[in-house]
Amino acid sequence: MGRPPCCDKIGIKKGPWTPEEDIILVSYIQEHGPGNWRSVPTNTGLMRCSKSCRLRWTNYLRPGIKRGNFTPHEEGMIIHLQALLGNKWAAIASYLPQRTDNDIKNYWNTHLKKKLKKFQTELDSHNLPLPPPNFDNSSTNNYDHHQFSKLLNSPNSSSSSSLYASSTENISRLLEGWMRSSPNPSRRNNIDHDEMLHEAQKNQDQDGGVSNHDDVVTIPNEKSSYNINCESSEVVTHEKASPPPFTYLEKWLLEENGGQVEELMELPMIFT
DNA sequence: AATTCCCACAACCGCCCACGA
DNA sequence: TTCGTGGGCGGTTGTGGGAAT
Repeated sequence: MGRPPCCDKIGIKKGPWTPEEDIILVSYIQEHGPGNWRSVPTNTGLMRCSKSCRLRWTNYLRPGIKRGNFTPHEEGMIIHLQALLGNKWAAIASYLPQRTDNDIKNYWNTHLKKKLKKFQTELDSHNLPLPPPNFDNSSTNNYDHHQFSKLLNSPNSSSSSSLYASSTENISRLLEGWMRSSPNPSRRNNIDHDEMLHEAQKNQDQDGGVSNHDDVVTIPNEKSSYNINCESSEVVTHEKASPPPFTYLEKWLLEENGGQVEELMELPMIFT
């Protein structure tokens, strides 16, 4: 009855993975594809729990993972999505396919949380409200964009640059060719974006958040994009034949930064 | 130069849900 | 229908490296 245990605890190795273990794992997945993690330790001889193998693959060895500094754009996305969705790191990561949920979670906990706290203090001292996560032009009449931008541009950015040059990246690079022919490696979970956003919107309304009466939230997906009418809760799905319209977040970020895409890329860290 | 402190991040832990026997 | 497992996810911890003293 049932299945045998995923892994017995005796003899299971813990701690950092060695390059040798990485190579064994990658070679195995290259041959058999990701999945059926229970069989991985058995078939590879790795003294690791199946969960550990899966985690190692999804967080570090999987090709297409971008490492190192988060761009201001990514930062903005994370901050906004966190405000919208809460600590749903997997959901947030689905909007940043090159980043893992673990990466985003760590970045949030080590950088953004502090920045937000510091920034809130700054705002308090200037008697400025935090911009609502889903604000638009019509809802921010009392919001001083100019003063806010000045705060954002304070030149004491302390964002750390973590250079990742371990063997795992090299292994991932080796696999890139293979993954190009594989179906959708970066999307490891099926996030129901429209349901998620509906829920988030509902929660914000309940919390007395700013509503977007005329707003249509555009949620990008792999093959289609969703337009969500926040007022009617109507969801319209579009096939992605042409480049998608600006997402709500992009719109928000562009508005915040004077609508200049180029400037966006050179944006100072939002919360310093 | 040695020691302590702090920070960033990789990895583990525990819970939950879906699914199969 | 029940129970056990696999896999997913969020929270937390351990550890190594750099900064500060």
